[in-house]
Amino acid sequence: MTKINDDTLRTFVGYHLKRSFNVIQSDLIETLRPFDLRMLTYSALVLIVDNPGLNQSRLSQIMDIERPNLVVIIDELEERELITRERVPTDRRSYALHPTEAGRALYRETLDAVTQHEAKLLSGIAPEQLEQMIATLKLIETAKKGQA
Amino acid sequence: MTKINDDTLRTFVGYHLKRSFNVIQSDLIETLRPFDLRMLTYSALVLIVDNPGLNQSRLSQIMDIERPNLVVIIDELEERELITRERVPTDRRSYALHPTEAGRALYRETLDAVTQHEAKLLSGIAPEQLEQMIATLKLIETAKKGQA
DNA sequence: TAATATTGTTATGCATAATAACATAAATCA
DNA sequence: TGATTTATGTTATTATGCATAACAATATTA
Repeated sequence: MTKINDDTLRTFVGYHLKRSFNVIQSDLIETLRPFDLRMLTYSALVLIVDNPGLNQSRLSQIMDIERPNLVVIIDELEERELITRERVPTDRRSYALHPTEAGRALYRETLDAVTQHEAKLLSGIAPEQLEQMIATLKLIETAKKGQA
Repeated sequence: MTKINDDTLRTFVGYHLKRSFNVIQSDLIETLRPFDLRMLTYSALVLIVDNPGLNQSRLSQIMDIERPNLVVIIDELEERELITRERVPTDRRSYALHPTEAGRALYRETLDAVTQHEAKLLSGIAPEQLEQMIATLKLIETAKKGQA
């Protein structure tokens, strides 16, 4: 039962990020399970409700995934009749994505659940401390571009 | 070219964590590519060098992965002669994992490379700010246990 | 008009992660 | 002690996330 030494890995910011993200991710997966949504289908649904009419190309960009990987996600949401694909008259290559009424209803339900679960998970941490962390995370998010 | 609204997702700490982790992860993958190491094989190598003699069960625990998933990682490190599996006389079920000299050499090389790459990526952020973030990340890491 | 770029798609592969089932060995308990 | 339970490492299988190549249809541009 000797304690394992991970001091070396602890010198990396990425290690801390990964370990803490795993905790939140596990919680989120459990939260979404009753709604039969995965992280990516959930993210896609939220973004489509909040940005009705956007196309898959734009959506893959904001979601930071490759277009091919988005296809199956959209397929699934469409098959469950949570969203629709509509041909755009001005550019017949692309589809405009719109939520259905069922999609908007599921959005509201899940948003409540996810918000409450995360709030509960993080209830032991001061809001200001979380805000400060988010500010730093945003810097990291844009570090690649900002860097030499 | 209308800007996409992700304000809803931005209300979640997990969303920020994921996006910033993606940036660090991409950088790490590129850093490790010349050494023909993946994130998990790298983490395992570091932990074995720092904790020589530990077994796979303990290693899978600290790495937060299931034992079956660790087997292939250890297989790969052993096949590349970076570590050895040695039967433990006092418990013949388990293997004691030890780094080889080649393993320790690769450890030193990669540690340098990874450290420098991360430092460069995060060079625009104040060290105290990163330290503060890490403190918060540690709280999140243990939130599951700490929570009601 | 001809060459080039974009959008969505299919096919494919790699990496990460979870579960069930099992052989071997150790620990427990009754 | 013998029977039951537990722990370790393994195989097989599956789901998920993420990347690239190649393509048809359509738009853009040179």
